[in-house]
Amino acid sequence: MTESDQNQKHTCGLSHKGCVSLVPIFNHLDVQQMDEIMETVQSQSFEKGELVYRAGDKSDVLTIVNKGSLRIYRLSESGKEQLVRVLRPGEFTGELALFNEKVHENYAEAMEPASVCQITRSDLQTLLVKYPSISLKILQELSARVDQSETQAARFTTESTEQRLALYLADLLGPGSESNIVTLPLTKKDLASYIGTTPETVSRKLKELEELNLIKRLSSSKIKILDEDNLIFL
Amino acid sequence: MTESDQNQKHTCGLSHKGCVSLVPIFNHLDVQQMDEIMETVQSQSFEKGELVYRAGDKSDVLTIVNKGSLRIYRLSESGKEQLVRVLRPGEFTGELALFNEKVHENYAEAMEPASVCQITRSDLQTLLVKYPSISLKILQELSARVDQSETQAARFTTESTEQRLALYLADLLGPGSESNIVTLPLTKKDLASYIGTTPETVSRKLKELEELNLIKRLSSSKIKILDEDNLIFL
DNA sequence: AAGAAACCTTGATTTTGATCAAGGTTTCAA
DNA sequence: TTGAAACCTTGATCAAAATCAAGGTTTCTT
Repeated sequence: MTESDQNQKHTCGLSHKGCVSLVPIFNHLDVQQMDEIMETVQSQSFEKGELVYRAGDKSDVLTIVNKGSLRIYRLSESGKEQLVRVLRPGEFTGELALFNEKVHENYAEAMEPASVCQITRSDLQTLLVKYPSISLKILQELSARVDQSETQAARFTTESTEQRLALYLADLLGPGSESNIVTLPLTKKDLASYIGTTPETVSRKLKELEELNLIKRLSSSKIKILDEDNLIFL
Repeated sequence: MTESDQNQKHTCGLSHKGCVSLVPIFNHLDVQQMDEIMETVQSQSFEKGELVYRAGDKSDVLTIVNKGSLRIYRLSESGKEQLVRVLRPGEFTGELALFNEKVHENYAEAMEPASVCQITRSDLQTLLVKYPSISLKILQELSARVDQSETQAARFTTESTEQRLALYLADLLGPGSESNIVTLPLTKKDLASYIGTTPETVSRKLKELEELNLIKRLSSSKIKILDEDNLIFL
């Protein structure tokens, strides 16, 4: 959690457009409509380690990642950090605060220099009424997220650490797997947090998977999947 | 998983109305609008143990609980059962399949005699366009669910089993706690599954909490919370 | 009301993965 | 470019909770 903590608001006029035309929730609209939305969108940049928001902030904006990526994490009741997900360009956050008038439960931190677009609650609500198809897109996104989060939760309780790690690698590979080489998008520490274990255990389990000839570590962040079927099965 | 497996479709005309006027996603509309929705809604009843749907079913209906309750669970990659949540009257399920043209990932089983209302994808989409406020309600519900699921997932990785049990009891009590007696809505087996442990451990941990004078077991399903603050803290 | 089935509890044992510790490596900033 | 900080790996130990086992209880069915 390196953070220099002052949210520098660089309102850089140019990237609004990219933002709107980039994201799935808007880019199905026609050009004029996107232009209209551009008007209401605020852009903001963050350095690596800066917080976009923190738990307890009350929020009335939807934040859409334009460039870079955000680490969404929470601190548990007992103070430990848990990586919830990583947001990449086109993905958004802030929906809870936005639709429920609540405060953020999560922290959002730039993992690298990042720019985001923000749209206020009232502007968004106007848009949702005017263009109901936006609602459908957001519903699609949120329902997918519910599913993803429930899948993850189910794995915590039903799979061993080794299986969770293996499934994570398999997920990275994805269904449209040309090459069978995956690049870890997280540090081992964050990966450990995401799959609910410690860095030490990740290190050991990767070694085990390698000894079982299921994977081959190419570099610190590149892993070749040798046997996807048995990796999933374990 | 006791299941007699034939979904008996009792289309019982009377309860449609209750269903529509009961649920948060519709009951903010005015009477005529609810009447219109009633037209499109199908009612269906299930005996205890019957499945409303199963993983792999492709779904094009949103299912809203009218009476009784549904156990939503999934089978993990390795075949173990995980209780995801319990749906009570007014709550709905099926959103993933509905908005994403995917198959169900979960099983939905009646925990007791239950009746549900179902609305098809196309009817719902018509309604969403006609009455955008319904979208807002569903967005509200889904975003709350994302949050809930992420909270639950974070607890699995950051809290001990004892803490998760304690937090579960505290959640049951809720903020508007008149009495400090909670009634477990689940069997110990399902409770164990929900909080990610075994029935044996639930049994032992409840005993421990009692020995710490944090709770008092009144009957098999009634528990008096003696010290909520320390229960949450642990 | 009897029997079966599922559920719950308690005990003994085992396993998994966390924690503690220390050395090695990469990354970053001055 | 050199030091500091963060990160990663491996080893040794320990603790939490799963598993195995068996008896007791409740619940459902007939």
